[in-house]
Amino acid sequence: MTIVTGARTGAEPPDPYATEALCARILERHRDRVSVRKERLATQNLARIIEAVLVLSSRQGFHETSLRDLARETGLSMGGLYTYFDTKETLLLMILTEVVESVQAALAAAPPEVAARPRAHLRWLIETHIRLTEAMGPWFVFAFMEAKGFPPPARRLATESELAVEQVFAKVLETGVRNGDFAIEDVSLTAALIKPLLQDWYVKRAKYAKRGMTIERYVAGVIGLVERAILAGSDGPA
Amino acid sequence: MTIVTGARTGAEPPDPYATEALCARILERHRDRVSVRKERLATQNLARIIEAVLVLSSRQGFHETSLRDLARETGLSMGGLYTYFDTKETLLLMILTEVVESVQAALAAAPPEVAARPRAHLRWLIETHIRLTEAMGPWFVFAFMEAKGFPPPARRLATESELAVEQVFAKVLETGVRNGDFAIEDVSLTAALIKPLLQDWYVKRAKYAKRGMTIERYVAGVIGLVERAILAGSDGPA
DNA sequence: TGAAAACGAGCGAGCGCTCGCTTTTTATCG
DNA sequence: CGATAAAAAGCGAGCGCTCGCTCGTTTTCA
Repeated sequence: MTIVTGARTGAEPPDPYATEALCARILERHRDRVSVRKERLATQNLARIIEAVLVLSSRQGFHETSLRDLARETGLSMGGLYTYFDTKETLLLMILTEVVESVQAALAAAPPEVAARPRAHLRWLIETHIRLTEAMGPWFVFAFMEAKGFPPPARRLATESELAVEQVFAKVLETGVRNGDFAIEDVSLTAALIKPLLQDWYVKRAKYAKRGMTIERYVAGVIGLVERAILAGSDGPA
Repeated sequence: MTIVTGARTGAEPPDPYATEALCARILERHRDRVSVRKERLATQNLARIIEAVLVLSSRQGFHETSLRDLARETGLSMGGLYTYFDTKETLLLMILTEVVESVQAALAAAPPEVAARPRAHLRWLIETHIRLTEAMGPWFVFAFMEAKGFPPPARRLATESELAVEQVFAKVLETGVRNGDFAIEDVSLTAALIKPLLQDWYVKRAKYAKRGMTIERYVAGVIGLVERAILAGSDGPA
């Protein structure tokens, strides 16, 4: 069994959620904190660093991961690390910001023909969100698990992002209620309750893996549950 | 406005979820780790310590809460603290174990006439779980937020408890499917998805408080959503 | 007055971060 | 071209500090 990483063979489509692609965006966003000038080198090493942070943090938590651990895992030295960020906290913000931006961008990209019909739009949002968190699994786990104990600016960022996602769902539910697709008593609460259903897939990933649950069945399960709960014409609220 | 805490006036029913009552059980369970012999004193001081841990941890995380912080908050000295536990990790296990035992005990206490009917039983489980987490709010938040970065034994305890709760729900769903109350395609997945709905109430407590959401409406919202999704005879799965 | 409880300075270890130095890469020119 | 110097990148011992925890001493109280 051979695992090929990083080697591009010909005209293969570049995965926009590969660590390097994500790190290229991070680098762009935090150019002033990274003192390494060569773009390609900086991207590659940043990818090594962040991959290591995600691995070590999932094992023992971010605060319990020391920069010496990180140096050992990446093969860089203490000083070497500090040419890619100016503070341990910056490292945390790099990851968190990328997660927030990615989810925002992904959920806003619904095709017009989907966005036109609330029921299709809702299905699309649920599937897109779950598949995004699947593609960026460790990133979302990191953002979720380390959210507490964040410094206040990072915490605010996380809270605002959470709220923004909820608003996206609330808006679609609202539209669906107005055009008669959905029958919902409390739109705000329903939107709030959809979020933890989406999060459970990556938060409890190990559990689902052990049961042989696939992402397709999970997506179908969540969509099914939500739709039975809100589709108009089936039963209506008591 | 006067807030009375701890003062017992006459024949008032002792709250089984008051910090002191919980700490009395903790003390019993960890008698060998606490070197203070006087029962009443030990319970009171343990309550002060654990209350402080919950406050400080919710603000900055458990690992970032130093024993010096804890000493300042409780008014005890470093050495004084160590007569109530032998290790910082023990302190964590004390809290976690009490949470696990409480939820187990609470969910097993359904009255026979409720347990006999799946639909009533499911409602009762949802309401009981949410109300328990409300009564022991900071305890559950602590267990949930600090679960990562737990030492392996604590982590296993948390995982097993999570699974046990899910099994309780799965069993009721199963019974309901057999007697025709419920129509569910994937019982295991449905049971898994109910849990995050229950947790959201204490995990995102601040959000719900800001919106003026009450526990009654939250309980009703979750029960409503779950029932519309699984009650037989309304629509049936596609 | 003696046992129980509380105290708090001090220990070694490990933390995030720095900075003077070495190695590698790149640009320049005889 | 190969030699070479300037610039970029990488290195790691060491700084000041805080951590969890200990233990000889003092205080409290039955």
